[in-house]
Amino acid sequence: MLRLSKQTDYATVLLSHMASAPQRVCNVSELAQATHVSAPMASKTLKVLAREGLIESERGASGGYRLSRDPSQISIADIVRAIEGPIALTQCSSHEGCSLQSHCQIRPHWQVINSTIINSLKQLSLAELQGPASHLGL
Amino acid sequence: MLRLSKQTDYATVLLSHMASAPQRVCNVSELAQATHVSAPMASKTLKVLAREGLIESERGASGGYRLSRDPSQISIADIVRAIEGPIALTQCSSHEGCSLQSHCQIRPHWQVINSTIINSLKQLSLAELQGPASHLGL
DNA sequence: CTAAATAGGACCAAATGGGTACGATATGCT
DNA sequence: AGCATATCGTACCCATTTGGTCCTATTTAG
Repeated sequence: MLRLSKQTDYATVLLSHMASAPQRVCNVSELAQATHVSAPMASKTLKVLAREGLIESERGASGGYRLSRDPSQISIADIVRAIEGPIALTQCSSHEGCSLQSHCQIRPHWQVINSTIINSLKQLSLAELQGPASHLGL
Repeated sequence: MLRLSKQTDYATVLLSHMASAPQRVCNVSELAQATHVSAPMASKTLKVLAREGLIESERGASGGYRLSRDPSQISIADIVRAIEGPIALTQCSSHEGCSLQSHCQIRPHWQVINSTIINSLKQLSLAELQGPASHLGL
């Protein structure tokens, strides 16, 4: 329903907490407690974020996760893309396979809407999530 | 995946075709042929659009569907809302029920993003879908 | 009266999302 | 060396959503 998954929401909350003390290495249980995301889900989510390069992991005892870039360099769009893959409102705005292929005049319009949304998501970085929501200009 | 359903896509294509000759009453099989949406799905979709008031129906022989308003008065946001219900990116931006209730500082940010997206979708009307995609300003 | 339409469901199969579990591997500490 | 603490990868399950079909009213033109 034009909605992003809970996991994306979890990812945002987790990363937002990590951004409050970048550099620091947090383990899963700490993050789970701080964010009230269940430990298994936090773990699952962090693994994906690590695989996608938004965070870096340190294994072994006293290991954990750390942001791989400055919070200002990580946007909501990055998070969504990491968890859900390429952002594409409709099938036809991504890979081929739209069943209405050639005789569809509205595909370019979808693409415009699509990039508008992606831009909105790019505007907002983790760093800005720390402050109050005063991004009405985005 | 931040994606709208195929049915919403079908709805847009169907309505777009109807907008090319507003006032005219089209039946399902005509619309299905014109848009290459299968007749059963076209029927199912048009029923919803009629229930939601975007189009009006005439029953009986030589019946069919007709736009209930001028194409310029029907936006993509209307279509999405008709098919998928209220637009809300995350659970917490709609009804209560966000599991991270009170201690979530990023909810207001989601709401900002959410309304940005809704605005994008409101900007584009059926009438504008007829022309080329030159809505870069939206 | 009949044919052509929509209305409104029920229904089903496939995909997706949310969540859990488990074995493997890496690392710090004693 | 050995153990406790971590992440890694993946497999798995269940509930929900989606995509799609079909059938039976009901309505209306001719």
